[in-house]
Amino acid sequence: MISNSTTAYQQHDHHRCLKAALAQAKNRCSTRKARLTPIRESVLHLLWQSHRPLGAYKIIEQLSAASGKRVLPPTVYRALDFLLELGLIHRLATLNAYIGCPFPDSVHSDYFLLCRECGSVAECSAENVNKAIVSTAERAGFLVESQTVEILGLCTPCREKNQAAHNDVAIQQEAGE
Amino acid sequence: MISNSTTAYQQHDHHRCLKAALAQAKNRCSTRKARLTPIRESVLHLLWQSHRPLGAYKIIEQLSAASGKRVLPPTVYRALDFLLELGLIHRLATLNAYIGCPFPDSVHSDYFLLCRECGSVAECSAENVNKAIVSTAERAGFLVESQTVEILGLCTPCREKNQAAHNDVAIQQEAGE
DNA sequence: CAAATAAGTGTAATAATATAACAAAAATTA
DNA sequence: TAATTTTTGTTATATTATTACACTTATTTG
Repeated sequence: MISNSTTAYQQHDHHRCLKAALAQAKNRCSTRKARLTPIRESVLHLLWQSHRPLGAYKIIEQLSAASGKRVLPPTVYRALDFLLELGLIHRLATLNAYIGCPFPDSVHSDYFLLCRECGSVAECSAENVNKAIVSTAERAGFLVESQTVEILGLCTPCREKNQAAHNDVAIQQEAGE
Repeated sequence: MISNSTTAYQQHDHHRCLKAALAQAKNRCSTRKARLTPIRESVLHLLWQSHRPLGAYKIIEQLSAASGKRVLPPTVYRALDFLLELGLIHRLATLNAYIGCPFPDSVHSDYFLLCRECGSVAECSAENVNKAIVSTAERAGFLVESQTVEILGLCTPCREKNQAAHNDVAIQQEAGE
């Protein structure tokens, strides 16, 4: 299992994530003879601000603000298409939002863990999930070509916070008795 | 494993699917004290025309055509929300489209097999897939609450057709030699 | 190097999907 | 029957994404 769930949900040196992502992107672009133009790099950079996915129009807003001039939808969508094609980012269908891929270099059919509390998203790739999906599909006579797996739930820190809040309520109730 | 993959992709007495779906819907509504109004029933009926999902605006079109007067978006979206809430239909995030649920009565976290050739969608529920997802998520410290699993690929009939077409080309090439 | 070609960007317009807000009608409950 | 709740009608608008075409910049080719 590959996963960035520890870094995605917890305090960490995010600057390293960003740096690694940009380095991998440059690498990938040079081997593929693709051009990581300023616009494309900016979009990737914005997506790596955090581990929370960003909608296209948020990117447009932020890019407009940063550059001082109005950036229009096609500009951003083109950059997104480019980055998607190269596997440097992913689109989350359930959110209509985009997120940087933490391990573009390893071939993976991945799935996403979306925390409904903090909004952060981790990406995982687990053989057993893929196998389960492919083999079950096979039993239905279905040939799998690609998959979209998005899991909604709670990450560890958020679950612990919720638990703490719940305990506080219990203590208050006890005190009130 | 529960699945409607055989009926969904193959010739079958579809009238039975429709009848069953409507009966289950009425049942469910009466036990939940919810009202299956004409509009809601029409929408469900339209979604059960086939095993291909329908976009909201297709529904609007068809409903307008059938009723002779313009049906507006909120009307349809409200009906869809109602049916979704009751678990009688599902929304496919990757397609922005809706499809009738073939087994609303069995509790299930399901996944969908979308044939990219014929457009038909089967719904499955397989314990091993759920287990793989939940257990892998757990290893990442993640508590699963709900999941969206949409598999794109080829159903058996379409795969066979493709194969046949491929063979034809091979035969032609042989003949040309 | 210059011309030709390809790749990328700017811009306006619009498509496709979905929701908010409020009024009117119908059904249900008291 | 009156009061309340639920459903529907209607207008307007939000959100996400694409098309089409002009223009610029980079790359390739002669």
